[in-house]
Amino acid sequence: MARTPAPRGTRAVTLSDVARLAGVSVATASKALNGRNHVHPQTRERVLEAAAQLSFSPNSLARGLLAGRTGTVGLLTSDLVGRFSLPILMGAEDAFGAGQVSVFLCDARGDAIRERHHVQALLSRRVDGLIVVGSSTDPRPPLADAVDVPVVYAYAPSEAPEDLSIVPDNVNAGRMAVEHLIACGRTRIAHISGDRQYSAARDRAAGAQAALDAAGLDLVGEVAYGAWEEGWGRAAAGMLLDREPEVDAVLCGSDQVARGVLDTLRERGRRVPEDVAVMGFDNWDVLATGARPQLTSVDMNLEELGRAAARALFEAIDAEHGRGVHTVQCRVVVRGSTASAG
Amino acid sequence: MARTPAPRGTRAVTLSDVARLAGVSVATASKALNGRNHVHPQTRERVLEAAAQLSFSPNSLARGLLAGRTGTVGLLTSDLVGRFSLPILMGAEDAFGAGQVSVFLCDARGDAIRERHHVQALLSRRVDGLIVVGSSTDPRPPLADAVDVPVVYAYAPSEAPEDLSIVPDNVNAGRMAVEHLIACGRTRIAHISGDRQYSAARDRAAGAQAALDAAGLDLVGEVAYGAWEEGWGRAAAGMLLDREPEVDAVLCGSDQVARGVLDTLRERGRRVPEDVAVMGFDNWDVLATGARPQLTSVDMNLEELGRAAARALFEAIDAEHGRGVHTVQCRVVVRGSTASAG
DNA sequence: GAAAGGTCCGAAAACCTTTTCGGTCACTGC
DNA sequence: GCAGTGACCGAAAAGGTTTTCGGACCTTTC
Repeated sequence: MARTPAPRGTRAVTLSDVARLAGVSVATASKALNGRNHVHPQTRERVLEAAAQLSFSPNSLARGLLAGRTGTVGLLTSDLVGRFSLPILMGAEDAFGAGQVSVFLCDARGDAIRERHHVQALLSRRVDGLIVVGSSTDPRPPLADAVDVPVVYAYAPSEAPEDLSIVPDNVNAGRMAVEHLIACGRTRIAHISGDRQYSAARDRAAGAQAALDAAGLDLVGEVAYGAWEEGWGRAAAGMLLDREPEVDAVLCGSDQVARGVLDTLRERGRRVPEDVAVMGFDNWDVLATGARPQLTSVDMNLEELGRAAARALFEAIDAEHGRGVHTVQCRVVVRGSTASAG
Repeated sequence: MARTPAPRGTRAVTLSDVARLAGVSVATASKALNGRNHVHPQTRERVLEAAAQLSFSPNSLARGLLAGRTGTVGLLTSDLVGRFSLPILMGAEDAFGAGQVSVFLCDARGDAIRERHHVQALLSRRVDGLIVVGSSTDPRPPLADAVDVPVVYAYAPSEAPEDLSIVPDNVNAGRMAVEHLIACGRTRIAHISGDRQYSAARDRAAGAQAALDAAGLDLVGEVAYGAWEEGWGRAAAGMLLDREPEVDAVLCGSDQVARGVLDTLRERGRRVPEDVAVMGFDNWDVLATGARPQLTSVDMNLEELGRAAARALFEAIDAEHGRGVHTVQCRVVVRGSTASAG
């Protein structure tokens, strides 16, 4: 292991050093290293050898300064702590990582001032583009500053219609969920969701209703809006069973809610999925696979959403900037809690 | 709302533009904007005005090229998907964010090749330092490449003792956990943990044993190592109750395990916390607060760990590089599952 | 009135890389 | 032997900022 200790303080090795060692000019060294033509193979070899020997690493700053492009993008999120930003971020990092692009990560903590601060910092670092990741699917105001690089909004769309936004298709997700339950033979379907303030909750309910309408079914009871918590799931399930004992499926607004619903069903002696099928949203692995039985859930494909945002940004950097709100489809991940009715 | 549309293609405004508009030289403009002395107040005012009018944003690339410092650091994580990297990352971002430092985020996906690739990219971007975040507390090999900037290892320590690592103090955490249970009046304490391969599991068990020894108590049964899953918690709790029915407290290796234990206890008719106290590890909010009763848990203070890593990196950049493994203390977050024995 | 001193400003170098363009050299064909 | 032709290499500029240092100008003092 020839792991040389960090030679702190030593000036970084530059192209001139390589050129000197190889006995050529910097111009030739540059061309040799970058695979430009008009360099004698033997010369190129000498340069490469010298570069390897000095473990030369070209200074991206100088390169970026000259090229007007830095190969960096900014990822601006509102709440890193939330579990939605992260997969998106991963997907984006993934899509960029293949190429030569590095990602600046900034968390605005939901604070507009901090957001502006971060945007300024990113612009001064001359990022080639910006992805703005929201913490919910509710539309958010566009960036306050005039930005001369392309911007893609992910998860939370921009309120400005001329901006490009990429969001999960929650309406269709609700539809798919109910269709799955119907395919499992369920006809008396209830919906316990989270906070009504969230467009995600309303959109999913709307999609669910659409699927019910299409099948000529009615929702059992009203949509029970509450909180995105297990406790709410437990409480709401209790009320539901009291009022609508004949229910045979519960679509839940999130996996947390579903976990609560599962708990109450178990305590009330209802078997899942035999008596009642339960379905969650988000496909949060730790909750879905830890449940008894394991929880069928709708996955929002957030990583794919992140990748899509990254791809869109690429296109916007190289060519024309897209507009409007684009959606990424969700998918149903079937587990034990919605086995077909026997 | 003077949100001008992105003027794509327009060359970015430079200091020369500002200087020209203000009727001074670039040197003077630079000094005026950077608060250097030897600039007439009136001149400075003119320059500031011009800069504001053009919404000038200094080019960090040029600045970094000259200064030899970029004000950027690299954050290299092995698994962004895991829930441990994220709070650390947030803490680091937090500590940096106050200043003028931006963070490059890279996820190596646990792949050594990808890691080297990322390190090279970061070095070519001339980061001022590097934080390497592991996915478990098990020691990891040091970076493969010779790196001429300071490196701080967070969560997973480096195997090389001359490196600087910052990790949670799991041994002491296990001790604190048992001390808390004893303080709650428990004396027949069992320990159900996760995968024995993880040093975190072994360290916590060691600390727990130390606290028991100090109190003159014995562990009820053996440490039950298994998996970091709810299912294991349920199964292990069942076996525990069969073999050691007199147990009055269960220390769990993670919140997931604890959730499983809570489930089994409830089904077996044991009241929590009256009959049996339950305690988790990680203080994973969604699991701990969703539980019935809410779960007492040991918080590893990962955000603080991230901040500590960032601070250590700062110091290493400005001054001398620290060495060895440093620990960040954990803390017990008390909730309903360990109320004092009545 | 001249020297001294102080205040403010600008020219130029430096940071490192890429690219353009002109120059050198060897070789070919007459 | 000489023009012509490639092949290869190097000088220099460009990119935007900071810093140094010299110069210009004004005020003060003898």
